[in-house]
Amino acid sequence: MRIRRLHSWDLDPARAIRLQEELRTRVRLVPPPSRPRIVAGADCAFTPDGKTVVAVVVALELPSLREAARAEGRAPVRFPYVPGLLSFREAPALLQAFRRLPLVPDVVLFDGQGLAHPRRMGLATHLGLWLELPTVGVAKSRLTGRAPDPGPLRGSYRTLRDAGEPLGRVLRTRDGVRPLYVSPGHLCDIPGAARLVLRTGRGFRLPEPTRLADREVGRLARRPPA
DNA sequence: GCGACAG
DNA sequence: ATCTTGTCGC
Repeated sequence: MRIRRLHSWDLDPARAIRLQEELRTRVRLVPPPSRPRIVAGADCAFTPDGKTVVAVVVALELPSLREAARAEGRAPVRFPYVPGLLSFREAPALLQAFRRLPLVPDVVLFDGQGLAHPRRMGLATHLGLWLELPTVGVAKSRLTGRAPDPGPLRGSYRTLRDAGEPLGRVLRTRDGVRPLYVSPGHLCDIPGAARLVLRTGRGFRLPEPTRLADREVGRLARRPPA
């Protein structure tokens, strides 16, 4: 798919924070498509030497959840891991994978936060602006905000908030398993984000698009380039 | 100054 | 993210 360049990724942490504060004004929290045809999932991993970021995007068809396409991207690591600035470390590789993807998804799920971020600009939100597509943040642990524990069954959830402001949901995607931190990225809202995650799940903790991307990127990172 | 801290 | 064996549970 074609992607419009929004800005440079060659920044230092201080400038990255200023950019996030500037970009947050462009985010739109609106209901995502109710009947998406193609839902993609993206994730990253690092090569054993820690010098390269490998990204994989897997696009699935709904409601069958059958694979429609997948693509890989690589980029040198040129930004440190700083909580709150994850997109500056992983986006270059992710964007290359999307440029190589032979179709345009209706929605994209990312491994990380969306709105549930200190400046409301998590990885899913930032990439949503670049892709100009509805995106959802699906994180395995908390970055910002608090919420009571959700019930023990799949589907139960509690609103994640920061000083009263709703940021997303702590959602149980499998009975008795640690919940996921789901928040809207761009062109999405809180109920829509949670609904998309539940609709693309198959009984595993992670929704299928993200789970398949995660599994594939893990193997690729430990094997020569394609 | 002391914790907290996506991947 | 990544380093790492066995082990508890269904």
